[in-house]
Amino acid sequence: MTKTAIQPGARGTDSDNDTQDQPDTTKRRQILAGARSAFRAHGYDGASMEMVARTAGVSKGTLYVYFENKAALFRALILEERLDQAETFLQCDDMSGDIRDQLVNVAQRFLAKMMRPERLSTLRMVIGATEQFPEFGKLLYEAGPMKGIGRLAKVLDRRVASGDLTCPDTELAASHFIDLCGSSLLKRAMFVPGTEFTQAEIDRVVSSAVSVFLAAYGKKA
Amino acid sequence: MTKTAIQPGARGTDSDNDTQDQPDTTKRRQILAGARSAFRAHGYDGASMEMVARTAGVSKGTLYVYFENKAALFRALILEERLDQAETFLQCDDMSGDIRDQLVNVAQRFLAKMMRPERLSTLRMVIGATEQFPEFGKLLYEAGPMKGIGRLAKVLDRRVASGDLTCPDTELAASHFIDLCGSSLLKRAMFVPGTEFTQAEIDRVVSSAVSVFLAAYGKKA
Amino acid sequence: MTKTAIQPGARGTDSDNDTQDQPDTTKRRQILAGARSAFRAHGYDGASMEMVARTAGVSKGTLYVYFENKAALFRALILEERLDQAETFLQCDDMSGDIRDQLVNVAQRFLAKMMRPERLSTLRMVIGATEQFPEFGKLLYEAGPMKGIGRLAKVLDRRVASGDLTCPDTELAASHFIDLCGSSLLKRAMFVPGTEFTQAEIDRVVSSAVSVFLAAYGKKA
Amino acid sequence: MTKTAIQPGARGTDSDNDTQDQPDTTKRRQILAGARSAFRAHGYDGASMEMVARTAGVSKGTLYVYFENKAALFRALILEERLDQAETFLQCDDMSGDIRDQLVNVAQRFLAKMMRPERLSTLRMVIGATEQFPEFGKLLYEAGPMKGIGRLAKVLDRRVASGDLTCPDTELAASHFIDLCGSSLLKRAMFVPGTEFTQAEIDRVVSSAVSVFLAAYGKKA
DNA sequence: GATGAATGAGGGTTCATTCAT
DNA sequence: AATGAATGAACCCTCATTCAT
Repeated sequence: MTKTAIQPGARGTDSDNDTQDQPDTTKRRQILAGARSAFRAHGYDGASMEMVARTAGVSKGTLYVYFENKAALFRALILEERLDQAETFLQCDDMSGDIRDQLVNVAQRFLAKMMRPERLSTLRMVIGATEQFPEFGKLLYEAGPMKGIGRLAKVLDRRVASGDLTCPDTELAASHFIDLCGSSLLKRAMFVPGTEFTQAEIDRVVSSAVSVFLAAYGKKA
Repeated sequence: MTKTAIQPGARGTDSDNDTQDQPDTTKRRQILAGARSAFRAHGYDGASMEMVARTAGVSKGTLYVYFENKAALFRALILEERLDQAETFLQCDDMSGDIRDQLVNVAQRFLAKMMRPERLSTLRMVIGATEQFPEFGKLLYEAGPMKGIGRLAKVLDRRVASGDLTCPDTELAASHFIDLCGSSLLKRAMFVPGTEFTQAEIDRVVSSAVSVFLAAYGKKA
Repeated sequence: MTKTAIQPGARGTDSDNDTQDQPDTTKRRQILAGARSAFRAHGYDGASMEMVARTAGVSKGTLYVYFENKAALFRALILEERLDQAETFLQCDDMSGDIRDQLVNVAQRFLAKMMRPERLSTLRMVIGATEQFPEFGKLLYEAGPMKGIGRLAKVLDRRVASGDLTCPDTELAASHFIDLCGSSLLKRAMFVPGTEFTQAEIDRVVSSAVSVFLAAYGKKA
Repeated sequence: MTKTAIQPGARGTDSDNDTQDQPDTTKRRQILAGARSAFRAHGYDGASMEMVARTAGVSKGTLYVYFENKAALFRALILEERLDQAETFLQCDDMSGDIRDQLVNVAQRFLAKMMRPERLSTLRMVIGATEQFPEFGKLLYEAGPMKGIGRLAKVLDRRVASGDLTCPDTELAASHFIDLCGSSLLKRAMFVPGTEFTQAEIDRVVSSAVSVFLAAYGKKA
């Protein structure tokens, strides 16, 4: 009750850290890094605070200086992951030039990000904890897939406007594109950790995905 | 040599269940039901053996009469789920008649199964435990998606042979179809438990999925 | 309270078992044999009733048909061991002829019995349980060492009477003899299980023990 | 790599205890004291960690801060007992003056140590656990009886050199002396806890033991 | 009489958390 | 701010014992 776990070292926007000599976000980051590693590897319930502390290289007590409890630490980690997702999920800002090339480009970047073991681990971690922390799954879904779909939809909108695509619902089309890209790869990668795909396999999948997408939504010759 | 948790009352043959090879006792089923419920709700690490026992309506000690330890109980549960997956994932035995109608039919049945909360919980449970029990993720992947893709691919093969489809790689096409069906629904359902979709939404997604699929692989007029 | 664990199959003196077709002492013996093995190997607390049952080749429930509980089973075992001790500890009935030869003879037989691994295990088992079951240690002490000393004392009495020995207290002298026999062997054997002694070592110890004994108590030339 | 139960507050040097090489903390000692009491009273298997904790006046969890597990705690206790044994078992440094007086002196001190209830309990505890922890029995045997015999043998060597004794094998003679001292007392004390002997009894036993010893090994008049 | 299924108390151990330093 | 010692609740599992068959 008394304890409130006030974060040491003011944080918030980095801008006002200028005048502080050691804003000690360092330790907080360190802890989050340890937590990320531990939670990814063992899940929320499977990872112990001691593991987190050891991985982070701090004492167990220190964890509670920065985070009120295990759940709060997990939440902070999820919020970080959310930022990462929001930034990296389906970047497709500059869509111009030949549409097929551009789609292939987007797909390749998307899969490269998506298939990284850490990203997959994070997804497993969140999905595994979703029943206990429903908010976190939603958070990540909205920052990741949902945001990505939105971004791609806007791009598709422009292509529709320019006549490159014919598409009644660009949001759904965007969703189709993303799922076609991951088709035959993502499910396996999620369920079978350690699965590796060759670039050739990925190229084939990307190429097919784009072909299907364009067959459905492309300008009819 | 040591303790092996031999199933009590394990009978070699049970005259009236030809197709079933494992001699499940009533109590064993009861325990597995409790375990299913507990593990789905809290994950492998999050569920305690006492919760399982209470949910199953047996004493804690009884669990260990039927299963060597927690992991063995989980494994038994996964093996059951695998059977269920194998049976129900993408049933599409009788593909004849108009292809669009048939695809819609398959898609509807697939989504109906897939979107059931218990199925989603199971998937989350397995994905959450995959880092600790990699074999189980693989097991379910192969019994579920992989087997489903194979089944659908065979059906598509026939449609290709009959000229209804043009398709260089029916396995990949099957994968495409499945992912198109789940597009915009499944990810959200996985990440946001409790999400409900109206039949209208589902119909729209199915219709779009089939359209995209046929645009890509259907007989060119 | 209700349960009284009446031994099945009347027992008592074997004489009245003649008329019974299957006096079922068989199973009781079987259980005791299992218990002996299990308790020797792991001690009273270290051995579980399941181990006993498995070793005995009966079901756990059967143990409770013949013995009220674990302690009662242990007690029955101790009573058996007591009989064995009483019979075999320091047999020296026929002491005649050359005294040195006779003492060597007794000593050899004593050590042969004493150094057998099972006898040592039994002693460890009882000593280990003595703090919890003080009566049992006393029981075995009286049936073993104490009885042996008494037996030997009587023999020494005769030798004193015949002038072969000079001995103010034959009980103490008997005790001395026994301890001299075991000297340098028995303590080690008790503390270091698996210790093996060669016959040569034993011969030397016996010879020395007898020499010391006779130097102290023998007829002064 | 894994948990190692590093002693908290373990200090490399503690300025005011030169002779002590292990950095026992207060709490560690406290726990060991509790363990000693509990294990002595109930044996290794018979004593629970909760009993140990309660006896030591610490929480159960604290035990595991100082010792990796029950066996490690027991081992630490045995190592302590070993030190005690090594120090106190048959002290006989200054053997000079009349040999009979000296032997009586040594014998009295030996028995006084040996017959103390705690010492007897410790021996029972170790003997009871020897089948499970063979190393510990050996450890104590070597630090106690074996070392004592060695010490006494050296003293006897000097007496042989000075012509006070005639003795072909001083090690064996030392063993004889020790066993004669305990004769009629030690076995009973081991098997019957709570046995008390009067000083008169002890005096008589000691006197006899020395007499027998000198009759065998003393200078022949 | 003999069994094995079933139990709940208790065993050893880990854990999230607190607190004095 | 950072620690590590300390805790007690809870966890997984075992056990002596009971009871229906």
